[in-house]
Amino acid sequence: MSSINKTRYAILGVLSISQKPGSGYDIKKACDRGISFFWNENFGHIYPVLRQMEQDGVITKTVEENPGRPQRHVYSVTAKGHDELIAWLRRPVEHTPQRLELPLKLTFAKMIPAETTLKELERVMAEHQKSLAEFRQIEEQFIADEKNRRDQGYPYWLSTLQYGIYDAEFRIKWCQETIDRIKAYQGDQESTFHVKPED
Amino acid sequence: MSSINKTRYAILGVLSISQKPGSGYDIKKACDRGISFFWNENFGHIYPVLRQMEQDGVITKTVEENPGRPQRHVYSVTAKGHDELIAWLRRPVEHTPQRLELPLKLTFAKMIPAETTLKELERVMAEHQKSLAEFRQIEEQFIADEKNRRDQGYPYWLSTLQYGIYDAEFRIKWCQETIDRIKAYQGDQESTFHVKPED
DNA sequence: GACACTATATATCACAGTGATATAATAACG
DNA sequence: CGTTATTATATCACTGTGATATATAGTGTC
Repeated sequence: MSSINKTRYAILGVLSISQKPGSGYDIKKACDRGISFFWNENFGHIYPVLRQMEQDGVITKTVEENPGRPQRHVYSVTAKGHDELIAWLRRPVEHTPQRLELPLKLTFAKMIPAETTLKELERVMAEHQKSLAEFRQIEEQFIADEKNRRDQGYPYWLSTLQYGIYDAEFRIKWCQETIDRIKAYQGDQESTFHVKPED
Repeated sequence: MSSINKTRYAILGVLSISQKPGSGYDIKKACDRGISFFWNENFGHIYPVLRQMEQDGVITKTVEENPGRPQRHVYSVTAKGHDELIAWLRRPVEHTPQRLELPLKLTFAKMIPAETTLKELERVMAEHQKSLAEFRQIEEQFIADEKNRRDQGYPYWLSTLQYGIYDAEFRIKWCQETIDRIKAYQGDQESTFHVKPED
């Protein structure tokens, strides 16, 4: 096996927590709006997995007519599906191999001018700063809503938001320190090779 | 297209930076030993990609006999391959979709007992503490070696190590705060529903 | 009004990447 | 003396990504 199918559990979770049946399209929307900063799904996987899940009896399908639009294939979680979700939630998280392109590029960065790398780090840092501002705003709105504060999921959801915030913060700090380190090293190299005429 | 083939550039980078030809096995070893905390490769992808790269003329193959063992297919980077690597290094990093299982589970965690989630968070935190200790030791050894300090890659490599350290640190902090938040919320709930007999 | 873009909705395809397994010899460990 | 690790390539089933196809309705804008 390559690894277990996580899309399956994401679908079961999204359908369960919304407490109502939904289509593949609905599931994608829910992921994009609610959890996209740490979890992403796409149609290319959702649709085939939904078909497999129906075959396995973890969800059931009903078809809704949708005048002038494609039919809606609306899925509900079965008792078997609920059990499968709970069993997955109780299992330890699996280790997933990382592939971070920026550190990989830094590993080979001495092959290109430092200026190119510095510009890229500035760009990435600005992106993280933008996300950080968004996360903080989302968190503020989330805390302000009493409906959220009364939900049993409140401390868990707050932590997922906090994860995004800490992640962005550490990356910003790292980008800045990396920029400073590269510049400092450039300075060092210069002073080694070009001895300035001193007065 | 799904996304560009990163394995291709990892291979070009590893072969280029070692300044000598290498086999698929050598490339895997180099990845595992040097960059595995932010980049992972596996044979299932390396071997077919090497074949494709040879066809594209970015690497060339020579076969070494290896008595009592399979032949070694040893690859060297061509001028075309070098150009391709430099061109990739100069391009901005691509956004890659995240899939973090722990925050996903927290999103649905109200469906299982808090105790289960707390234990899992303790386990994950301990893992990160272990990695952090390792990263710090690797960094120390790296800085201590004068050969590293003299290399043009020094500031870049130091930053990749620092990335691992900051990443582990923020996750540990986040785990602890999440544990505390869940416990605090449990306390709140109890005091709401079970009014203790007061003296 | 023409044109572009967004939303609704499902489906498929090529490709990227993972992890298990097959094969097969040597070397080291206890 | 058996087990495990190392060297070395290769393949397979599967997971997951992003582009594209198809088709209609609404919304904004020049």
